[in-house]
Amino acid sequence: MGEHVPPDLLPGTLDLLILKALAANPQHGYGIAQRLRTVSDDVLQVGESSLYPALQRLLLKGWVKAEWGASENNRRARFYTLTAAGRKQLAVERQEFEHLILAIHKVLNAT
Amino acid sequence: MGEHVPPDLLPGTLDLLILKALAANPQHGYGIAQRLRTVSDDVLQVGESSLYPALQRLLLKGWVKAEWGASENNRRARFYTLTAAGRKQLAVERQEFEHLILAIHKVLNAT
DNA sequence: GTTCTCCCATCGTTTGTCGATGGGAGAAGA
DNA sequence: TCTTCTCCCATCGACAAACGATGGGAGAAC
Repeated sequence: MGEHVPPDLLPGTLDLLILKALAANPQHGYGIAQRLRTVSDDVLQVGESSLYPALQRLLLKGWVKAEWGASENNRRARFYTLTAAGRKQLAVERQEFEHLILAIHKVLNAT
Repeated sequence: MGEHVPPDLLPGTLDLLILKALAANPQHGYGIAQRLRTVSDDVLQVGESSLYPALQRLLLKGWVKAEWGASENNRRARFYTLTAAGRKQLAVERQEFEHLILAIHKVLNAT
């Protein structure tokens, strides 16, 4: 009955994670996924079918911009860069995230 | 365009919050919502249209059971109680949650 | 020259949250 | 008494996000 599948991701945090992954330097989609995975020690597993729609959202909102280029391996790749608005948004979402986490912890640690 | 609406809740955490709210003592739906709200200092605002479907889920999974009774104010109310399986599930979800939060923080604090 | 890894992307499904809505029933105030 | 308020139940339809499956192009490696 209770086939319990540990989640690959906390829903609602993907945009934040992507924005943060791009904060240091521009990257292509595949690179973002890998970075999130390695930095989180294999905990956060972002599938491509979650990643690309998310990138579209961010593009639409103007938080990232994209340009075609060549990856380190000389392959055709689309590089995403954080815009100024994106940088601001990153700060906002980070703040909101911590705010919620704090609230959740208050519940979890209540007697 | 970018109407940013701060979330009332971190999606995917509601079940955990409810289980925890019931851990101390059985409660009716309205009471759960209030408790979450007050304990979180008004940050977590659980609407009834999120709460009741969630309670149905938990019932179906056998993590809570429900019985009709009377509230403190002498009103007809449905009291939800954590089952043994529910208690176990609470521990599991809590663990998974912290695991994910740790991973997210690794990303957020990466250079 | 076949296979592998890199890198793109979409479609359809499922799940979760939320706004709106509706109602019953005791309590409180007019 | 009558109305309004608070408590407490619940559902429906809309919407958004995440995911599994799928498909493909193009260098690199074997």
